Amino acid sequence: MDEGKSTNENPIESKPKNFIYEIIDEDIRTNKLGGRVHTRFPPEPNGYLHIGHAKSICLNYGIAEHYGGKFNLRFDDTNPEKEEQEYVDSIIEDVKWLGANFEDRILYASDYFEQMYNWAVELIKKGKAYVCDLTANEIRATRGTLTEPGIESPYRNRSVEENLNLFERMRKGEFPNGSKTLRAKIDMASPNFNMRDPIMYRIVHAEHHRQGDQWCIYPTYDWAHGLEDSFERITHSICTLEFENHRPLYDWFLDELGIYHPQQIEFARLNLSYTVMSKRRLLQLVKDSYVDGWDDPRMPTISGYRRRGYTPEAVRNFTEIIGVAKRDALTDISLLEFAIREDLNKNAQRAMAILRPLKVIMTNYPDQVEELDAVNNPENPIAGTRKVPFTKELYIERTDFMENPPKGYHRLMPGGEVRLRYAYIIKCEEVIKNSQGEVIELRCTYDPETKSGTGSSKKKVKGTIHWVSAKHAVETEVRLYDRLFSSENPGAEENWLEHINPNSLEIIPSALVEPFLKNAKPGNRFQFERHGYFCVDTKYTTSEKLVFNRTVTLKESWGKTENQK
RNA sequence: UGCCCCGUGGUGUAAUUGGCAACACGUCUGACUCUGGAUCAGAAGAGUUCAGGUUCGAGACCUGACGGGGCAGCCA
Repeated sequence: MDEGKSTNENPIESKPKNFIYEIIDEDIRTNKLGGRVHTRFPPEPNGYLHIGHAKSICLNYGIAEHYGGKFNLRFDDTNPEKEEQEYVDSIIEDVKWLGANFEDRILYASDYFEQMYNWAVELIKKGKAYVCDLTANEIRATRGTLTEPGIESPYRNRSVEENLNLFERMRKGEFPNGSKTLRAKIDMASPNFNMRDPIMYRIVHAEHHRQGDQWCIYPTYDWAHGLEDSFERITHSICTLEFENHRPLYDWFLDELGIYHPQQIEFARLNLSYTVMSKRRLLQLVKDSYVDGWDDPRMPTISGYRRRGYTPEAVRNFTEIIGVAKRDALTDISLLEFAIREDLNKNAQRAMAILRPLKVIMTNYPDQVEELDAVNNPENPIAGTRKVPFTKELYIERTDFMENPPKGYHRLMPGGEVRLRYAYIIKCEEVIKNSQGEVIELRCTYDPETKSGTGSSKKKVKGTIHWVSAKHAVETEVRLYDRLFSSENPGAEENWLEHINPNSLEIIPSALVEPFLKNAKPGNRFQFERHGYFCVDTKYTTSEKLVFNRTVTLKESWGKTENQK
């Protein structure tokens, strides 16, 4: 991942990027963890990764890279009922795409099950864990409330021998789901709920996506997570705020076991305006078909953004821009849009595309095809130029003509002039309407003295519009995306699903694009001039028809000022 | 109601660890422009939730209030 301009060569001398870097700087200075830095990204394979995960990945990998340390990808696969191989595969793909380098370290918590089991036995032997026969309801009922302590389980004081025996039989599969748990013996009166004899193992007779039916007891997250980090000798276990209250429990386990102790640091998860960011909700959008899969371009998933045309560079840069802190915040989507525009402006090939065509006939133009030169990317001269065919019959954008334009409109109008990009200045001489009174065609004249690039034009016009030659244009499908939700913070609404934006997808079945685009390949990105950035869809594009996804619009200042008038 | 965390322009983050608020996005001007884009120049916008306290000096430290978030899954 490229390190931005803000960071110096010497990691220890450079100014810390955020409070986590400060902590690590200090740890290195005091040699607290042997001066090592080893981070990890520990997703549960129960859904696709979203932009919030990207923040975590970039943070963790960025730290490893910055300090010359290592970065692990580790699946926290401790719940067979929710996890699937499909999710594992997608996560690996997404992390790689983002550019976080875990080398050969794709690790799985489930590979440590035997070790965890042994550690649990150790705790039982120390008298620090016991098998409890209470049902889920009974456990809930005896946990206490915010102000009252819990009640100790009647099974809390079983002998070590009995616990050992029972725990072994749990593993052997002698008991049905939910009939017994292994609990840590800590403190039912602790003000911290996590310390009220938390559950370490539950009985789940389910097939695990990697372990098959090897196990019928599964470690809970609270028991497993700190052990995983310890086992991998992670130095800094970076996680989100909601695990802050769990830290004392992880510390307790590690200390009772007397094993290597990573340092946990919590940061605020990303919330993005006009979208939801919980896997539970994203899953519902997918399962109930509000969207077309996890990689629907309207989804805030990494695969969704990828399909929409975002680049890994832009996503990384976005995570850099938003920073890292401990206060929860709602990040404005405009920061993400800035990141992708900045990238694509520099790198995207330009093209002309007509989304809503209006026919224009140049009455004084000969029956010929002229090959005009067009710049591929004004931000990058090396990108060169291309030829665009120009004929007397063209299509322009419907919105680039107005019969009765408001003040300040400087595109085409009756009797008005406008420049056709890379071509000539034309004048609208006649407006043709159908029987409904709708404008269906314009008759224009062109001024041969105004050809682009010749410097021969004495005329100046306010507007330049794009166009496409009628007989050369390629018909394609274009998909315009808008925000998926109309509420700024849908997750906070009473019924979040009611705030889905009904117009989040508009399909234009036959847009007309420049001929060179017919060779575009899925994933290729372009700027359609004056519209925005688009990429060739990887899912619906066929050899017959290209489908373009709009990644993001161009900034538009005309509409804004218009609204203020 | 108990415990934990947090509170800086519209948004996201900074502030050399106590020296009197900076950057980015957004917004608004103006210049330039064959993309109403980009670029360039500039502007507005917070006195740091509030009240006390410590100090020559507080956004930073202390106390209390207020506000926001998290925690009562055999989810993670």
